[in-house]
Amino acid sequence: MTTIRLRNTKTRKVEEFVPIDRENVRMYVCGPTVYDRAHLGNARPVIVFDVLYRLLRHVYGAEHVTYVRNFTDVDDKINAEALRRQQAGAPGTIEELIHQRTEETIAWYHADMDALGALRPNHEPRATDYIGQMIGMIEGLIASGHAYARDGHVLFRVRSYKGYGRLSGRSVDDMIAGARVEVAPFKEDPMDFVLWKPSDADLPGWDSPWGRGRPGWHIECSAMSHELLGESFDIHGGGIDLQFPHHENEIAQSACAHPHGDFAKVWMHNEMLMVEGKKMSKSLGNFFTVRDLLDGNWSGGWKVPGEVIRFVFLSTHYSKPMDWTEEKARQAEATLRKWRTMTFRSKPDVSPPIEVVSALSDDMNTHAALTALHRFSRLGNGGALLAGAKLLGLLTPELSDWFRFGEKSVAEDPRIDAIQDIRVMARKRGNYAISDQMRSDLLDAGVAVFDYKDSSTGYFEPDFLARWLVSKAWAAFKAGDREKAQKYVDLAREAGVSVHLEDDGVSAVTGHDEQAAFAYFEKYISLIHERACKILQKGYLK
RNA sequence: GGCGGGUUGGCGGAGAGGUUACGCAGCGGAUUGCAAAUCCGUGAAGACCGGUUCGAUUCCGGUACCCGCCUCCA
Repeated sequence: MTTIRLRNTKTRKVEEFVPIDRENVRMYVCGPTVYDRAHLGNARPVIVFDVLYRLLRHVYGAEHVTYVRNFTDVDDKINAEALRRQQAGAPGTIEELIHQRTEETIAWYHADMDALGALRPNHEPRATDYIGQMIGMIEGLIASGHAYARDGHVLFRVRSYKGYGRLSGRSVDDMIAGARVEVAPFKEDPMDFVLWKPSDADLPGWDSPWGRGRPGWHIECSAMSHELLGESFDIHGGGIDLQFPHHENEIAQSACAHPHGDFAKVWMHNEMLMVEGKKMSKSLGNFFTVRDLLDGNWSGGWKVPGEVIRFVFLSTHYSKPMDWTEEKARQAEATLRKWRTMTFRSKPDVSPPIEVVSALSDDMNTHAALTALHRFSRLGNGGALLAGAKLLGLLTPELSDWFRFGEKSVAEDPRIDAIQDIRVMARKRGNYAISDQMRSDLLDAGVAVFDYKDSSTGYFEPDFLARWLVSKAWAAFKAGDREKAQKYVDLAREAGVSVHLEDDGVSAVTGHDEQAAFAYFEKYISLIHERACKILQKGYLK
């Protein structure tokens, strides 16, 4: 049996993972607050814990793993959005508008995360469906002296739990010292945090022993994990930014409400995502959602396949900050294209290769797993490559949409064949100048040309066209031929690629308009075809 | 101020106290009339200063710089 080792934030050590019950391995991951599209940073824990989920399923059996990821659907940002809609004239009560908003956001989330190849968890509880459990838990905390009610609020008495701060390595006194903690008249201690707060008429609320109100942020995860996974479960995951205060507060609540349970045995935190070396933020203009990337609605302009996003994420260990760059995405795409091409007719091995399983078992070393896949690729072992990739959620049929091979989007055009026939004739007779000129024209038209000893093949592919023209422009620029570089830039623009020639080179070129590419191809292929036929008719081939 | 992460070759990015990371790019070669593609091979590193050691990029201490959290945040 494979031994999985995981870094536990609680102990700061990599430990052997021993499930509480190997018949039912339980994992809880903090999910999104559903007020808007998921941004790229939201995708990191989804992908990281999806790989862990797949690994656990592989080791313990798919039916022996329970994965819970919540939706936070009660939150001030949701309320604000619903209120904004109401004020903009949308019909319905505020509750209905909130419901509408969360419903559509959850649907987006599912669509976007599906596109990244993430499996759906076994349970995706919504906070609003567990209000009763939260109230029950809060009542218990009051009864045992760990919480108190004041002015319609209920607060957790942080000083009553001596383990507070252990997860994040802080002491309560240090935190108060230099910290910006919200001081409120109803707090006994500035560190105390809200379990329940009152709602006025234009906010969603539920009846409770403390009046109409809504839960604080942290209590939902404690209530839902307890309900679905029990007092003790195996793994609790989330972003490192949740370590404090969210997870610290969760532990305090759960430990005090269920003193006989261990709550989560292993805490795992993924590091943050950066964009081109900086934190993603709206003010820096480097903020984008997963959907923006998928749809090409970002600075790169390229429709990034979900599989490419996934690959980029897996190439950095989850415990390190990960920098999203277009360069990485391009490399990932090239690698995936190569792997998909070489495994086009392969069948995956029955079980994943040991190299990949042991890499993942070593604290989820996804990068090492990818290195193993590179090796299988080099060795030409398509079966192992596919089976290993599957464990990472890569090279799966679900994520294959972007990859076109053979008949699907590659244009096989009778004119290409005709030109190639003439070229082969020319080559046989030693008319290399003619043959090579035609080849160069074909390449410029977006036809990938492959010459063999006595034959030649070629096909039109929009993506090839874009890459070819841009690489020609770069080559000319590097050779100091600005005029030629400009010519290729102009051609690329005509072919639907957004590209500019700047002082420091050819600007980032990515997405392209396929319709423009086909129109471009149509225009040039007919010219080349005409010219080729003329050469043949006039007997220039000797 | 407190807590945490990081600094590796042109770029990305791992592991290991002494032996090739790997990928991309580069270079060389095979193949080809020439390209492309493919295959084979290959140079190049460990922020800085000390210490431990026969030997450290890998362990320990310090310095510098970068980043995150401490307020909603994955």
